[in-house]
Amino acid sequence: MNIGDVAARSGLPAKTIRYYEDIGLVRPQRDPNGYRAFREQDLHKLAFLGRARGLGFSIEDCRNLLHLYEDETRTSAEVKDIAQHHLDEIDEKIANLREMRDTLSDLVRCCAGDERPDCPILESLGSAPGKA
Amino acid sequence: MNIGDVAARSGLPAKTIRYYEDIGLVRPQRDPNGYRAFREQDLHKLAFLGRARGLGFSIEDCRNLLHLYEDETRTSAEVKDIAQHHLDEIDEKIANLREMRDTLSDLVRCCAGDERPDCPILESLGSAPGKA
DNA sequence: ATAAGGGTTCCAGCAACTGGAAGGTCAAGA
DNA sequence: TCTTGACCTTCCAGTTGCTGGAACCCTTAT
Repeated sequence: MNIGDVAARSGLPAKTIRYYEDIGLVRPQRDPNGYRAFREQDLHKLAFLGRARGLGFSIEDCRNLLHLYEDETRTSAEVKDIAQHHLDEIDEKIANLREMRDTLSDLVRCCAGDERPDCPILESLGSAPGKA
Repeated sequence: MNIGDVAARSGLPAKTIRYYEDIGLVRPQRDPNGYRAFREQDLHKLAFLGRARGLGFSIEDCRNLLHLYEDETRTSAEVKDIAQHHLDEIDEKIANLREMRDTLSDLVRCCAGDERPDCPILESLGSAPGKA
């Protein structure tokens, strides 16, 4: 399989696949003409990576998860640990975003959005964090 | 005011303030010795930027908001537009993260997290996206 | 005189790609 | 046979918003 096929079948852009090879996540063989030659297992790995990235795991997490995936002697505790950690981070991000959104939507709601210059959004940004 | 004072009073790291000057968000004067000399209005601008960044606005949004802040002929509609746009993006991010979290927390919940190798998390990453 | 604690510049690096340039390879059509 | 087009290759630069570090200057106190 050439990179184009793998891209189509994995859903990952060819650029990304090359990048993943660059950082050592996959090691496709090479045809005599220099083209990358992917086997089914490479494709499988890439699909794994695509799904892990889709869940927001960092590349380093992905690398570790992949190692565990291929390590018969892994323990599910190791995997769960990574996942739980990531889950906590996601929760934190959500909490942050929610706070931003709450503040921001208040401001947006209070702003007339007309042709006049008065604007509670700018007023809020312009002065001390008076909560509202 | 030297940069250290402004950092303390604005809550922004000195590095960040230099960076903001670099990209043209503030233009402090200079003392004869080369030190940046901030006036109250520079501090005010930086505090504005800090708050806008704290609400997640991009640097470019911040730049535009700052222009509007200083433009007496602005309309609140322009401001609201930027803010609403940003709000939409935040909502989208939250939705994405929530979906990740839901999937991930299901997987984490199903994983024994013990010394055995069987792991629903890896199984899920390893095969087609069978929803659960 | 010197040491501490400011300040300055510039360069590199982070994450995770993405875009583009310059060029090699291959299969098919005129 | 030549050429066209769609592939593929590498390498370099840019993205976002800083952050760390090196190497150096300025000021004040001891």
